Amino acid sequence: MNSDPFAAFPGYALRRAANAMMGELSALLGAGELRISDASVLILLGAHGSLTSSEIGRKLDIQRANMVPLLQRLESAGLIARQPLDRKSQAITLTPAGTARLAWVRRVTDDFEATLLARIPAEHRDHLLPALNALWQPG
Amino acid sequence: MNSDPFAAFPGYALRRAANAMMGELSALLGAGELRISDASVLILLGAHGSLTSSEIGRKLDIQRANMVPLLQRLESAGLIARQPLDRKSQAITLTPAGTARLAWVRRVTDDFEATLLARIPAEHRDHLLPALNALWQPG
DNA sequence: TATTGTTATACTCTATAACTATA
DNA sequence: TATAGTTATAGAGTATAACAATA
Repeated sequence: MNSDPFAAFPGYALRRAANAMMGELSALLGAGELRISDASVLILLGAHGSLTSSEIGRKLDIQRANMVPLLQRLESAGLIARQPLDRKSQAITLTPAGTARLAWVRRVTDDFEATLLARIPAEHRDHLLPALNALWQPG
Repeated sequence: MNSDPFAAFPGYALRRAANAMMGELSALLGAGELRISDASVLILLGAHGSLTSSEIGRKLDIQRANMVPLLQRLESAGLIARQPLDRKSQAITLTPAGTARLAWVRRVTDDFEATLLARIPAEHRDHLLPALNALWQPG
């Protein structure tokens, strides 16, 4: 009759922490009419300048098919533009409005990142990122 | 043109690590015809003996309405039983089959937990759980 | 009045299969 | 042959509103 059978299970804590974090971040980004995946795409485009839909999907682990409504949303909002690379692929880039929104996203996410880390006791803080990365990154 | 703009963002690593973990655990539990939330309910009932649907929902952060199909699934599988506490509430308990399935769940999750921890470099390993708990637990 | 269990509903995220057009 | 972009669809998780019955 243990009162918390999940206390020592890192998988459960990982799920709860991720859900809590995503809920908070969704609410913050919602003020800019963006979802978390939208913001991820803006950040990625800001870092790479120009990418195709398939390239974005591979980097963010989003299926090709699921990129379609995501990019339509960003395009309808005027945040990205598409230009043909050949008759098959398109280069996706940030518009000026997209660049401005990305600056806002960076302010929000940098602040949120600091908030998250501040919640962690100092002696554990620097271990979180390398521990998490070991759980999902290739190699 | 940084090639990985998410490298230092714990929120992103948290999401990716949680998704990877849930995908693996879902596959493992799927061999026993269980979802992650199903297994969580079995573990909780194993620890508390008897709980109402609302109590389970509060402990696992699942809405009352979403408990309905979850418990129907477990009941149809013969893993739980309901007995009236009064004319409003029901006590939910594990059946013998549910207790047996819970033993299997514990073997799977204990092994998976060890697998997860083994992936983390030793110097970071013991910091993951307290760091994650600080991110979502009240207080 | 507050709570329990329930129904109905909707939105998001994710996954797969299939199609065309092109590399 | 493999890949890019797309359409359609389905499963799963999650959220809210509303209801009847009971504490």
